[in-house]
Amino acid sequence: MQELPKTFSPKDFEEALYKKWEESGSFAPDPDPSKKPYSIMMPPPNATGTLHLGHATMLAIEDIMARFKRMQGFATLYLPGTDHAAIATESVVIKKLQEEGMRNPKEELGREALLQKIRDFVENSKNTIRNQVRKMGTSCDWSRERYTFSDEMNHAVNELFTMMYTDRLIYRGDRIVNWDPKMQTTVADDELEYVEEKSAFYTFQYGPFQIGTSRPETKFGDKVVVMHPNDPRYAQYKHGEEIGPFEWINGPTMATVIKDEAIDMEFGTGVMTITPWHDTTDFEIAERHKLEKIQVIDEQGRLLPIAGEFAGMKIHEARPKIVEKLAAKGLLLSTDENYMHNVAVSYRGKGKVEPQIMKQWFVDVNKAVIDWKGKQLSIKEVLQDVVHSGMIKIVPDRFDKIYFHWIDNLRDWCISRQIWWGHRIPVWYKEGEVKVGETSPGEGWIQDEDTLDTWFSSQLWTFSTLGWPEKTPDLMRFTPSDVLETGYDILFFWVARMILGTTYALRKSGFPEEKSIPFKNVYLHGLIRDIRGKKMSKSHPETCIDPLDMIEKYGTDAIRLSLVIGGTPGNDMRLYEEKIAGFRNFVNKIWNGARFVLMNLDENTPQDLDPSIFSRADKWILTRLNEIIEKATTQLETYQFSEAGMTVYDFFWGEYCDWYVEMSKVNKNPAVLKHVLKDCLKLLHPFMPFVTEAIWELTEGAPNKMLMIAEWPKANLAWNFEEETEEVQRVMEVVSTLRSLRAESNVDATKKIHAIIYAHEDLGLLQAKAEIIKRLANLGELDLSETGEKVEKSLATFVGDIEIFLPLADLIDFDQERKRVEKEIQELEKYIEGIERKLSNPAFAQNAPKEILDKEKSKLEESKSKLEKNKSQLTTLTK
RNA sequence: GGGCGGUUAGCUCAGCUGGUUAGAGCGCCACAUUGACAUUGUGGAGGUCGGUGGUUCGAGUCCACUAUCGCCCACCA
Repeated sequence: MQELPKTFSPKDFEEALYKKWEESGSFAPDPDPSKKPYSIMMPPPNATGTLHLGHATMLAIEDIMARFKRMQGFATLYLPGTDHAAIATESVVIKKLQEEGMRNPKEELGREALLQKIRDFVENSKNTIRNQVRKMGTSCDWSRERYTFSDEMNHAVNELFTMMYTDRLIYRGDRIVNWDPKMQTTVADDELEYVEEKSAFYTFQYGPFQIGTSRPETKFGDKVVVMHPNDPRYAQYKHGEEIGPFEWINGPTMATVIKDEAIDMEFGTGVMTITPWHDTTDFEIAERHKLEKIQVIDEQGRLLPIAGEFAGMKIHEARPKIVEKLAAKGLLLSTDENYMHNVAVSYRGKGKVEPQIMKQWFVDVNKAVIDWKGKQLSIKEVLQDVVHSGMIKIVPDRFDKIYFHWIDNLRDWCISRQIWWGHRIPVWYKEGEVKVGETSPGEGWIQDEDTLDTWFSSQLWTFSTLGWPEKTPDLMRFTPSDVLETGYDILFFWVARMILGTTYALRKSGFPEEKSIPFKNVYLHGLIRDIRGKKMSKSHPETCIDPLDMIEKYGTDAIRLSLVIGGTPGNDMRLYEEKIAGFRNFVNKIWNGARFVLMNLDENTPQDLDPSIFSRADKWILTRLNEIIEKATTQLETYQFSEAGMTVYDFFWGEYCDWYVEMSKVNKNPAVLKHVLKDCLKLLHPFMPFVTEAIWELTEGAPNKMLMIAEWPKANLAWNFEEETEEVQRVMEVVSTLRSLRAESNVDATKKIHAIIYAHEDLGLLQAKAEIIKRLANLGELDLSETGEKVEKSLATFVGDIEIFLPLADLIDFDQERKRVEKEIQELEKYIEGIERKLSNPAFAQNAPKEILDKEKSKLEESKSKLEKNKSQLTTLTK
């Protein structure tokens, strides 16, 4: 037997083991059609990114599920991929080119050359993230790796676009959109972030009204004044009434009175003017009343000719001058310099967003075109139905509400983007004619310049990766996927959109409803925060944790555990280095537990367990193992990853190592020792694949029987020894008591008294014995250092060879003991009375589920027998 | 304004449909240690589960109110 190092060094194993797994081909699903399929589609990280803790968490949880299911015998597909991340990638590359000295890369390079630059960049950096995903031990099928901007994906995107266009679900229209002047593109509602900003808030005299604004530069085109229909202050003004002329920025103007309930009477003066071209609310008011919409600011953020002398100026330049002019005219009533309000910025580019009306492509979310459960439903209605009907379950379920609320507020989805990096809109124009299709319809046709929102392609992720629109064997086998695991922060961005795109596309492709969903379950993990509860940020390097550094320092298994244990779905979790170090210690504990077992194995160790030679300790640990297997399996199946991990962790460290292995030093059964270790390795493998596989290799040796594809353990019902288990646990309690006494007392070593624990079936007396020993110690009559050892030995051999002496009457305060037992009896009687009352309640007896009823009954029985024991103990004590 | 979550040991967090004495890791204190493991072992200290009230035989768990921190959505003229 080779000498194994005392500490487990992850670096010596991880790379080689991963290579071995990957080369074995077992990351790919078993092609055997009789095997039940199980599939997880990895949310694709950005092709240009590096692995952060969000990815690491995602990969850890997904890999636990994949490995668990694979060991359970499912044909498990865990499909990896990367995302082209349209706007994020384009802005990164442009920024890089600018840093290299290019002033305006888009102008200087032109479309094709810039795209080539981005393509090269992506190709180059894709490998980084790929290797980092491997470093996490992720057991995904690299032979099926996909990319959201591959030719196949492009084909799927075009197909979907064409289908939706044909159904008139996609339309082109003038709508207000979020325009990012910095990136020169539209941004989706969900991609906006709001940052608080302090700016001046002005109140101007506008005809007979006072209006407030923080944006005077938009006010040129305002010819409408709006107030709430119920506002008594303005009851004298009639809806549609013309006011004016009166003096305004560039001379006299007229205004129309509009009454609309969107106005908040409490805010400011309760009156406002509207700028429909540059404000979403204003746009909606204008739509409702069919008002004229005038553009004031152009796409570069400059004022248009309507601004007169201010035309051509940038917003920040024009604003003070306009205020100055109005002040000179005496129309500025007040200025609040400390007005706090939220400014919309692009989630990606961080540029300030300027609402604009532009010609864009939209997806209609209200048009009923999907054939669903015998009705024609709209996208919105299908989105609601799949979650409402339970076809898709969200874990934790409180996110249902948030999801439904989002749908209620969902407006038509603007899918066109004015950037170059992305799926180009498959629409062609010629002399006012429009055609939709993947390739040019012929001579003279010009393709739409815009590209599609990145989420338009990623919504197809779960099924286009399997070959759609072709009906490939993979598509037929693995759709819908079993679970989508992701952070709750992209529930709207992506999860909801996937449901949207998938239900539509697959239903239209002839799939039945239950197969036309992207996934059956959604598991949402929380965000990882630093020790202070703040978002991890590179500006705080002292608390910011890089998963790759941690892998380097503590090993992948440790970081995986630290990201999973202590976390609950949908809740954020704090991470700090000490926690990772703690799990590194557990990894090492397993290594050393295994080392001990290996030292105790030899060629004579039988392969099979022989129940006829089971000691009580063997029976105990096997019974406990059964319980742990069942508990951990259930917890894994119900997405309680943290609990499942803790279950096995506690068992392995607290019971197997601390007690069973210790007992084995006195009296061992190597076959059982090995058996329990092997099952623990299996149970722990999904959480910590490397150390478990490394040990498996050492214990099993055979190169073809990897732990990764070993069969998930099952409880062996023939080995449930409840009585022995209870007994062992009682003795463990006594030993603990002894240990504590040994630590507490300073008994003179010369006074040696052998404590005696006599074999008696009665539980109450056994506990009383511990008490006796305690009192002996207090009287200085007992050398606990010796006694403790003896008891431990007795536990180990379980022969009950400890001697006893019995000056009971001298040592026990019978009165006090009697009082204690009497009190216990009283409590038990009260408890039993309670259960009986509950059971005799007809409402409870009729309505409660059978399991609950049985549970209550067994509790009742248990308490009754306990009561009996206490009563007999009481009579003993009374004698 | 609407919604959601957190509040449990010094710190970070578990605690599944209510059930005996509320748990873990880290930290702290004491002791141990030559053969699995100091990345260790044993023992200990430390909690009126944010507050008030209610339902119940029984509440960390359910209900109402409340305090406080955080998040999401909408609005911000």
